[in-house]
Amino acid sequence: MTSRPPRPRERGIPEATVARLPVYLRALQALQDRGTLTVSSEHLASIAGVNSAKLRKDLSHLGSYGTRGVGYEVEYLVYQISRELGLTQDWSVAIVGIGNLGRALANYGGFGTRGFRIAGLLDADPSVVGKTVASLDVRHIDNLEDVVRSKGVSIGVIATPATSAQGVASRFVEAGVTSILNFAPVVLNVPEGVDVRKVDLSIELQILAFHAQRRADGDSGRGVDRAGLELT
Amino acid sequence: MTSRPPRPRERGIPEATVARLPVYLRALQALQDRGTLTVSSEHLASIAGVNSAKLRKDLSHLGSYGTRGVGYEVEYLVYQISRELGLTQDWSVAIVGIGNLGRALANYGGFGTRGFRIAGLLDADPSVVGKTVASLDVRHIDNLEDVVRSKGVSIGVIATPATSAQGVASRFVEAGVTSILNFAPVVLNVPEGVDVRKVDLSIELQILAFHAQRRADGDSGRGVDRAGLELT
DNA sequence: ACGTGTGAACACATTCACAGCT
DNA sequence: AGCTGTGAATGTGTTCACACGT
Repeated sequence: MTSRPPRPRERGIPEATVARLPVYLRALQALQDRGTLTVSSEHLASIAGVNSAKLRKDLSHLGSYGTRGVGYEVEYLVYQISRELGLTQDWSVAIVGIGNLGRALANYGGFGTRGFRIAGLLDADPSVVGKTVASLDVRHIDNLEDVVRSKGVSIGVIATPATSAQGVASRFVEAGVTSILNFAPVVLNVPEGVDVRKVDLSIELQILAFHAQRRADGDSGRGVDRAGLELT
Repeated sequence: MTSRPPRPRERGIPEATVARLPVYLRALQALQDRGTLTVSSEHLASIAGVNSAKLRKDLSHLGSYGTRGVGYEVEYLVYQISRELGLTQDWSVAIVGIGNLGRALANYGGFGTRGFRIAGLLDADPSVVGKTVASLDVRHIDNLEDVVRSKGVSIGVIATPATSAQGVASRFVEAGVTSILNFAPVVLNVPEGVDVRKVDLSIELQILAFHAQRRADGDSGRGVDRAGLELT
């Protein structure tokens, strides 16, 4: 708590590590809520669902924030990971497509952990425009550029049908948004320098189906009576 | 169209490849809808947003389904990938948690591409139970085991709040479900042999924020006036 | 001539195992 | 004694570049 080795890590955290930092952060916040002050890599790893060597290697990319023989100070590590992920500043998010999914996203309490603020909700459907969702009123898609510029939107969320997604993405990019989260089942075409992440229900189901089929292949005929292996 | 080398690939398709097969499949179906009969790796790759070497390597894991000097027959490849992913059979899906997200999932037209059938919707909230969503009536969570067994559910989708997710997962597992798609922001604990995939909004946003911050670090001070690089 | 299929080179990620600090 | 931090070993994924079949 008093000794803080100022360690400005050397740029370049592996992608795989970045993808796990939010998981560690959530686990640490749960520990913090329970009043835990320090945690070992072994313990934190088990909460986060990874093995401890991986956890230590991941954290080592941020700097040397643990104490040998002791573990990591929870509060300090929460702060370091938050800072690394850019959560110490606020990010404005605009959501386009206020169907069931858009509403679900808008109502997603606390919007993850702090750090994200919903700056606007947009839709093309006149019967949705004007409605209030999550105490914001839904504006017409024509206002996309206005909203992006006036509210300083840096992350665009696309929750439209597949057919509209590319158009929305292009408008986001044109308006200066360089981070896009796409829920529509299409591959988006964006210029170099724009970061797109996708979330795709049907892809996830298909991957599950693939593995389920594999498991069934090995089995007797069908059935899958139970699995529940216990040991190890 | 006449010559079909019966090639029963040798088990063990890399995970990274499996995760891309659904993307190829969707691209191929789009081509099929437009009446395209054959496609080169170069063309298909550009639609799918990957490079052609990767595409060819991926497809080579399924067998030798292309023709040198020509390309791939669209219809045949659609069939082979579908079969590999297990989409030639139907999978029953149960969705637990019929809030905005659950409704969005239930209404997700065609449920991806064919191959998935919604067998049941479940919720704990008495004010939701009994309602009709996507022409199915929502049943009380107490019926989970009944639904799983009577409808032969093999994929469980969890769209509940974080606090209920582990309980639902355990009940799914106990009832014999070995594939779970989890939308709740928690790490699920399941026995060996159960396949869990997670979809997590706040993790995705945090990853985007990390990269956005990186980009901003290099820039002048803040602003991010525009990005839109054009060349290459 | 053309585009697939693939070995070989490279890049990235995970795991092991232990030296070194507390 | 205990637990981090990390080189070295291993495993997985991507890209290159070209031989080979059509």
